[in-house]
Amino acid sequence: MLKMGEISSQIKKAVARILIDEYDFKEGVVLVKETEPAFEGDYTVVLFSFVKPLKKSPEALGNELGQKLLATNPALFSAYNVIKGFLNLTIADSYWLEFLHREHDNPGFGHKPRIDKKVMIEYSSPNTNKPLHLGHLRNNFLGWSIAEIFKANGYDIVKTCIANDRGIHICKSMIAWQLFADGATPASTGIKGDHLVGDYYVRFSTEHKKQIAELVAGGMAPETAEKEAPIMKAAQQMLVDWEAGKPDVIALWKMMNSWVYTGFDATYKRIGSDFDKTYYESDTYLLGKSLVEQGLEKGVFEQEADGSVWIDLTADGLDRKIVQRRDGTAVYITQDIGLAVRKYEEFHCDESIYVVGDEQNYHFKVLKLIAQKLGLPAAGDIFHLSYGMVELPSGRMKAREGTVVDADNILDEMFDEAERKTREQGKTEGFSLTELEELYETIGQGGLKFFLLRVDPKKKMLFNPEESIDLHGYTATFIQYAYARIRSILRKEGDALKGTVTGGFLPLEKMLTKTLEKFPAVLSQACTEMSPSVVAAFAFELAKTFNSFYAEHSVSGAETPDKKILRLQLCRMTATVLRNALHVMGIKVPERM
RNA sequence: GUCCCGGUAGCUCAGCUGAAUAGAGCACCUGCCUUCUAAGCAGGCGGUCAUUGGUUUGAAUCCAAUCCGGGACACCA
Repeated sequence: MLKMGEISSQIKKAVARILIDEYDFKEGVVLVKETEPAFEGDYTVVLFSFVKPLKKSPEALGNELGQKLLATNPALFSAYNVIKGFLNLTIADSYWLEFLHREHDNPGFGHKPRIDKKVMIEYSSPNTNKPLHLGHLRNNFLGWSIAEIFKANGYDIVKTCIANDRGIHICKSMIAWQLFADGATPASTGIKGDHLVGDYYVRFSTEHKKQIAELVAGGMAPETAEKEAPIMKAAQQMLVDWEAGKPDVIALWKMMNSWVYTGFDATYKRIGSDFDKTYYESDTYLLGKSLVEQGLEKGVFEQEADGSVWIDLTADGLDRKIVQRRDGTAVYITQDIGLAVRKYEEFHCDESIYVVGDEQNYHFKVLKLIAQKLGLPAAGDIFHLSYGMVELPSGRMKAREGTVVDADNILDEMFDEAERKTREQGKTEGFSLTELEELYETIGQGGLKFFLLRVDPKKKMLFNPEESIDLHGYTATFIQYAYARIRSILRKEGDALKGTVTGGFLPLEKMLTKTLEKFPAVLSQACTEMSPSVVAAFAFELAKTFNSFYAEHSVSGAETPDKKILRLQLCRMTATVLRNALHVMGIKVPERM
C-alpha cells in the first residue's frame, strides 16, 4: 500500500490521543487510509479493531470519535461521516491552503534534513572483458537511484564500483586478440574499446568450440576436449603468467583494460553513473588471504591435508564452503571478505549496500556469516540489495548464445525512437539541433530508466523491446510531458507568483494537493524499502492527476483571481515534485517537448 | 536431493505489517483538438487473485499442503 503523507500521522496521533484520553485505550494501532472515491471524505479511520475491546458498536464509536476529532482539531478536520466500520474524515480546506502556501515555492520539498549516517552503495561491478548489457543497466540505474533516494532522506553516501578486471575470462579475450586481431585497436578500427575487447571474447568462444569439435572428431571425450583445446590451454597459461607478473602479459592486460575503461567511461557518462571510488579486483584479490590466516588461528576455518581451507556452515543451514584453494590462491568469496574490510577501513560507513543480482543470494548469505564469524567490524552492516534478472521474451539473456541486449545499442534505439516520434508529431519547431539531441536523449534515456526502475527490484522482469520504447501510459514520457505542459504555463504566467488564497477547492484541485502532500512520505518509503518503483508509481499518479486537472480547469483563464493564484501554486509545486521524483530515478525533465 | 524467490485481466505490472465494489498501463472499442502542448482527457470491455484446506467478524494479503515457473548449492567470478 502506498503510504499516505505526513497528514496521516497527524490523524493517527489525534485519534490515539482521544482513545487514550476518553477510553483509556492504548494498545491498538490506528489504521488510516485514503477514503475510497465512492465515499465522502479524504481519509478513513478503520474502526473494526476497536469495536471489541471498547465494547461499542462501530457506528456509535465512529460518531463519538468523529465529534471529538472535530472538536479538538478544528484546524485539521471539517466534517466526518460513518459508514459501517469506517470513519471518513474530511480535511479542512484551510489546512490544504496553508500547506500549499507554505510549500509551493520550496524547491527541496520532500527532502529530509541531514542525519549522521553514512551508507556505502556498491553497484555496477563490470567485467573488463565485454561491454555492458541490459542487466548492467538495471544494476546501474538501481544503484544510482538508491543512492539519490538515501541522499534525499538525509544520508551521507559513498558510491563504489568493483571492477572484475582479472581472471580467466579476461585472459580469454586477451589471447584471442593476440591470435586474431592483427594489432587492431579502438583507434585503428573506430570501434568503442569495450566492444572491441568483447568481440575478441566472443571470438575466443567460437574458436574454442571449433577446436573442441575437432578434438571430439578425433576421438576425444567432450569434457576432456574442453580443457585440452589449445586456445584454452593458452588462456590458462596466460593467467599463470599474469599472476607471475610476466611483463608482456601485464602490458597487454593494461592496454586492453584501458580500452575497456575508456568505453565504460563513455557509457557511464551518458547514463550518469558516477562513483566516489573504484576498487579493482587485481588490487584486492590478495587481501582476503591474511584474513584466512586469522580465521585459521581463530579456528573459524579448517585446513585439509591438501592445503585447501574451508568453513563449515552446516550448523547455520548452509554448506561447507572453500575459502582458499589448495594452491593457496584466493577464491571469489575470499576477495569479498578482503574488500569488505578495506571498504570499512577506508570509509567507516554505518551500512554497506551491495547492489548485486539475486543469483548471488547464497553467496552474500555466506559472506555475511563469514564476516560475522571472523568478528569483522563491518559484519553486521552488509546488506545485499538483490535484484531480479532481466529476461527477454525469448528467455534469459546469455552472452554465449548472443541473446544479450547491449547497453549502448539499446540507449541508441531509445534515442532514435524519441526522435522518430517527435518528428512524426512535428514537434521539432523552435528547437536548435543541439536542443533536439538533448531532448531525444532526455526522452529516450528517461524511457529506459523508467521502464527498468518501475518494477520492484527484487522481482525478475521481462524486457519486451516493443513495450519498452512505448511513449504512452506508464512511462517517463508521460510524466515528462506533464512537466513540459506546466512549464509552458509558468513561462506564460510568470514563475514568481505570490499571494494568499482564500476560498474552497474543486475536487481535482484538492486531489492534486493531496497527491503532492504524499511526496515526503513516498521518499521515506522508497528509502526503507530500497525501491525506486515506489517513486515511479507516485510520479505517474501525480502526472495523471495533473493531466485530469489540466483538462478540466484553465489556469490562465481561471474563473477568479484567487483561483488563478491557487492553480499557479499547484502548477508550480507539481512541477517541482515531478522533477524531484524523476531526479531520484536519474531521469531528466524537458522544458518543452 | 536441500534451500531461496515467484504464480493477480489476453500481455506487463501495483496491491501482500488483514478491512468498503481487487487497481494501473498496453491491447481492443466509443467519444473529445475555434480555449494554457491530443506524447493528453473522459468512458467501455476484461479477473472464481495457481489449487485445496485452515486461522479470523473479515483473506489476493497470514498458516499448511499440492501443482507450475525461475534461481542457488563449483578448488568459476
